[in-house]
Amino acid sequence: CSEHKSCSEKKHREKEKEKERLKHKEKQKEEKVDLIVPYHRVTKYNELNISLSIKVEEDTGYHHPIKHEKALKRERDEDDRYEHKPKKVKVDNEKKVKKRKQEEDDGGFEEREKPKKRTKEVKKDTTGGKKKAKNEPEEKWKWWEEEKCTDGSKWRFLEHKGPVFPPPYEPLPDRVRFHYDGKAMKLSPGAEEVATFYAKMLDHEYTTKDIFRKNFFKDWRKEMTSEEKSKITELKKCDFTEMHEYFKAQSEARKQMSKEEKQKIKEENERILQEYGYCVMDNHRERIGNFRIEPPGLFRGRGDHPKMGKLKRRIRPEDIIINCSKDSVHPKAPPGTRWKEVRHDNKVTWLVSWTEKIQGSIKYIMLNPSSRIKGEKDWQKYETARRLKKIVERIRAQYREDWRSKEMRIRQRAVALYFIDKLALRAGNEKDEGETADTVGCCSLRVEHIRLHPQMDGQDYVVELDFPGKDSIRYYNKVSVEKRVFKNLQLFLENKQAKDDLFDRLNTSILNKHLQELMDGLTAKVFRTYNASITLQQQLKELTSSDDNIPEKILSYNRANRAVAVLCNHQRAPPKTFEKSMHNLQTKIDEKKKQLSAAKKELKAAKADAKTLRDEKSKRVVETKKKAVQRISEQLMKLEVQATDREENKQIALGTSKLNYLDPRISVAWCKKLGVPIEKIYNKTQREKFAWAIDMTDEDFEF
DNA sequence: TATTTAACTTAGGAAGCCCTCA
DNA sequence: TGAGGGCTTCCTAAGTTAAATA
Repeated sequence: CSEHKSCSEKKHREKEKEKERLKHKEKQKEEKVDLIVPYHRVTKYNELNISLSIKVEEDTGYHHPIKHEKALKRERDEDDRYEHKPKKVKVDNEKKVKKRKQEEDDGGFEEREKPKKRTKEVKKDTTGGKKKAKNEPEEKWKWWEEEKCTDGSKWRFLEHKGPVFPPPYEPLPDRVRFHYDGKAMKLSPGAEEVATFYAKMLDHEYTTKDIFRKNFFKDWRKEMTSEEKSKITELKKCDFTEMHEYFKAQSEARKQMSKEEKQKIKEENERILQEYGYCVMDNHRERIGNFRIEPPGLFRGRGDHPKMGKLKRRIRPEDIIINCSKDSVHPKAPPGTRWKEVRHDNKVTWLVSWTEKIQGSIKYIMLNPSSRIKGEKDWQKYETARRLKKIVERIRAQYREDWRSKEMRIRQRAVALYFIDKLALRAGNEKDEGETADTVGCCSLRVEHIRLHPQMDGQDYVVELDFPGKDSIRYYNKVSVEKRVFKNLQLFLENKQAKDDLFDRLNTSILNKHLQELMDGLTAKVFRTYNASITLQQQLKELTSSDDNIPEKILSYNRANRAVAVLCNHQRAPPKTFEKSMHNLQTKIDEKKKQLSAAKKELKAAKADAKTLRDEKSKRVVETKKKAVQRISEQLMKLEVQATDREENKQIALGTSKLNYLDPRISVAWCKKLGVPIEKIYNKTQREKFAWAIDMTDEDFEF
């Protein structure tokens, strides 16, 4: 149809324009401008004896989703275009699935699964990995234009080379000695290896922590010979400094290597990447995310983790489960070893798994975020969040209604959901006490994490939340809530001790079951995705104008991104070099100021000369000096913005929300609409991860 | 129904690469 | 050219959720 035609023409023009832009952009210097949003200052919970007194200075306005009403604009018909509903070719009924399973078990898969040739297919590399030149982009597979399998299987063919193991332990040279109680002592290889793990961490704060030291020493002793065990009885008498120095020198030497040596290592790494870093999944060569087995070392739990310092043992082939197609060339175990198991389960996405012995959890090797299998899931996640958008007002109406329920469990569920929606809290599963750090989320909040203030700072019904969240990152927020929520919270707190659960009639399983009834696929975390994405979209609309220049537009983008990071409480520890780099920047600013005043003086003098001499030459000098003043002023302004910006971003991490919570199509549409090159927003890796969004999104996309 | 396990996503720290500037 | 520092990538811990099991 003509409409369709004009649509595709538009798309084509847009693509041409984009190509043009891209040519120029590669060389353009990326100008990074962030913005300053006030945020609640938060630190790691375990560092915060004093920080309880650090209060929010200002209401950021971002601790609740901003103006949802505005976002609830009429749905656009063409939205369907973006929906994650790939044409359903085969809707398998149960019988078919069973039959297929049977076929697979019988090896019946083989015939069907011989890789077929396709135009865009990236063929398996059989040449040992020599690839095209870096700059020559391969034709990328547009999996998002293909039909999705709907029978629950994740792949039909999977072949890979298995994991890469860390190199075996290399004993220390004899000159590097361990001292016990002032005396040099040669350790047995097993005990020595574990000692090196500790020695390498000597500069780290971990080694000052009692739990870490205690756990390490206990596990280390298990590796000692009986003779060593009887001699080495106290950690404080152990002196690892020689070993520590040795490793420092080694890493220094690595830095000092010649260009050629470094190049050689790089090439070797590239070879390993080409050999082990890719798999073939359903006719396509896909990048693996983490193909290396975790090396042995000491467990570094976050926060006050009761198991920090315990020994993470070396993983052997006998611990490894391989997952691949029956009809693929199976990965070979290293000579003289065998895998624990080789299985062919196409209902899961992992290639390799093993059980780690500290927490007893399973670790996996899976594909890279740019892969089809991850991308499809990501896309689907944002589609679920968009479905939530359509009914979120109804859900809000219902939980508000439920605040008045006769049943306590319903009230608790409704207040918890309100928190999850308004404050973007995580679900908050129960955790094993003593096995993990004491952290909480919404459903696991305790009395001690919340304080109620009928009045505070001129606001009514203020709830003060202060708890250690995921990764023991402190969540601190004061938020004014509705009266009914406040009254309910008072009720929930009645007759409870500090350590009691706030929501004693609720857990994540109950909450998610309820959510599932409200919308297919709805869980607590969907609210985080939804609120993050809708906040970005609204902020972008509010902050950007097409009249802005590119740096201004990028500034606005970063502002919007920061609003989301604040909402989601994405923090980082201030960089170690932060003070220093701020100091350096300040020095630069001071110098620039001096430069500016000197330039101004020169301009003044030149003007005076021009006045007396009244000739062309001195007039030209005035012009030059004027330009110099202007240039230096601009440079100074830039530096000052950079300084404020860096200060404000000290504790905020923008990456996590960008990578995991913000529908990339919002950003792509924004870039296209405002003529901002996508490279300003996403780096190469991010562009690879979001290739689907970059390819399919028009400027008029609405989340 | 409660608990455990498996699978997968989300997360911040650190290493190391690479760009900038003197 | 080399130091400094910012940015990217890697690493792996710590969450969520659904399915399996008791």
